[in-house]
Amino acid sequence: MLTTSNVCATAAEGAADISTKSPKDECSKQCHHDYKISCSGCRLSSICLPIALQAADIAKLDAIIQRGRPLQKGDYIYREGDTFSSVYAVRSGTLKAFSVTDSGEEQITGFYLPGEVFGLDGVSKNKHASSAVALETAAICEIPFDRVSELSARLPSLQRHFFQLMSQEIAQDQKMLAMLSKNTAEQRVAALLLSISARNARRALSATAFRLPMSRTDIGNYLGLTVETVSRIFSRLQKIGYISSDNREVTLTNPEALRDIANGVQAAD
Amino acid sequence: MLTTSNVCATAAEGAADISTKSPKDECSKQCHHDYKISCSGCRLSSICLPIALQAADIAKLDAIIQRGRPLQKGDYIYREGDTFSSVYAVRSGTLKAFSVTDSGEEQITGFYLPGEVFGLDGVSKNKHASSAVALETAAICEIPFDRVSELSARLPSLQRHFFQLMSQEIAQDQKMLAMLSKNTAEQRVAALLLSISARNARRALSATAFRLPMSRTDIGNYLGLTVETVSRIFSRLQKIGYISSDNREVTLTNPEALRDIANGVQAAD
DNA sequence: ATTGGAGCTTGATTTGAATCAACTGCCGAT
DNA sequence: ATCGGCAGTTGATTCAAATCAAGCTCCAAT
Repeated sequence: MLTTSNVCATAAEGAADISTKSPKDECSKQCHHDYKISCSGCRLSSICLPIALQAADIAKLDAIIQRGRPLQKGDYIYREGDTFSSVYAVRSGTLKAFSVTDSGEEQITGFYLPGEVFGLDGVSKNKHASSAVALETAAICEIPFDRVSELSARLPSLQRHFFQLMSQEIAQDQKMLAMLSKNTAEQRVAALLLSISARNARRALSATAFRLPMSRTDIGNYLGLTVETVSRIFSRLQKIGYISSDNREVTLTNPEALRDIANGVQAAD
Repeated sequence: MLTTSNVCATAAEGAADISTKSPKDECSKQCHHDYKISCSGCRLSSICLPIALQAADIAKLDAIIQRGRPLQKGDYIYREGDTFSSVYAVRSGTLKAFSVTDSGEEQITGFYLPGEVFGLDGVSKNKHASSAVALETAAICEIPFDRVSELSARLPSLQRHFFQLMSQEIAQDQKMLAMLSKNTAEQRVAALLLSISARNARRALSATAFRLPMSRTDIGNYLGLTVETVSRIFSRLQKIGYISSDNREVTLTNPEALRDIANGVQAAD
């Protein structure tokens, strides 16, 4: 469970930004002065840190992690081919990772939400295999990989955690492979909506009403579909009453049915 | 470069099994009595071990690795959901890993050739996320993960190697994602042929003539295509003279052109 | 020797999503 | 205030691959 011991986090969560319907830049307005908050005070630590880590060990990790200033929409964290030196954790906002195929098209390989770790694909060749950009105002923690490697050798639970993070990414990508190779456009869109819903829930945000951080184009690219198809499916899902969507604001009015669609139990009309 | 210091390996490579056109069960007939060969004597070590490891350290790793008896075609190494305890390296033969989708269909997530390591997707949940079966007679090395984790803490280059193996798998899966989402059936098949070719070359086998270890059905499943489509593409590539194929025996008669197809520079007819 | 089946191929037809095209709303720059 | 353009929607048409169907070949079991 998540204990919101941090004042700033609680404020951002509760009062939020009244100008938008769903929480967007968590901890931005009220506390961007506070972006250097430590791991032990971060309410996302339960997602991005190993649970087993002792307070003293967290302090060691804390000393390694670099917290940068907030990123603007469109800012690159790294580019494909850049020398790899760090992995990153999302503190607020959303990022996308993508690579450019031989034929020059962009292929999005993942969206990263607060608490999630990205950049792990760069370890193998010591070069980033993809680029990462902020989809909106965002803040990240930079984790120099050499330093965590060192520290990992002394902290088994940290080593384990990084093995797990990587393995998780593998398992996730393989699920995605199955989706791209077997599922219809409708199943893919439904699955993405549910994935974002679940990841929001993990951060104690609404699982049924949220603002999509990415464009239809990005969704299509990620799911191997064209914008038009994505748009049509949003319309269709709305028409049959499974979702209600106004641009990027989405409400899952019938998550169960959506789940059925994602699993191929049912098709929309 | 690869130094064939091992008598057995050299024999298997040179004389081979005269009953088949291309090398199949490397090191099987002549030396299956020898399947307990150590890492230091294994000619695949340059692929599956970190180069930087000292002789003394290799011995330590050697002591951990368990070498089982040869597997028969169809034998499972582990099943989806099994408790995870080890990762595996392929010694000879080929394996496929696959998971079953929510709708009950099999999705192949990878083929593993000699020297390659598989089973890494099980680390995150401590359960295997996929099943692994032998596609032909095969031998594998079992690497108990807890033990290498421990050893990794003391041998930085070993830790690094495992981080790299995992990262490599991530990068690979992401390339596959891009392929499934952007490439035509023709490009996918061409890419698979080239991938197998390259992996053969790495083991000092022919890059242009080889026996495919998997069925057309498996190829289709892996590439997100039907058998019929795969078959048609093999026929087409043969007709235009880029490959010559007799069932699973394949010769890449024009690898350059195949590369062009895979990269979308050219299409077959 | 015959049967049966798995693996593969080829052809005809269908179909889901891509492509092409047109239009709207909206925001930011001039 | 107007223009330009990006993001999104909707409709008409096309197309690549799936599906359906019918063969074949090879091997293993009877």
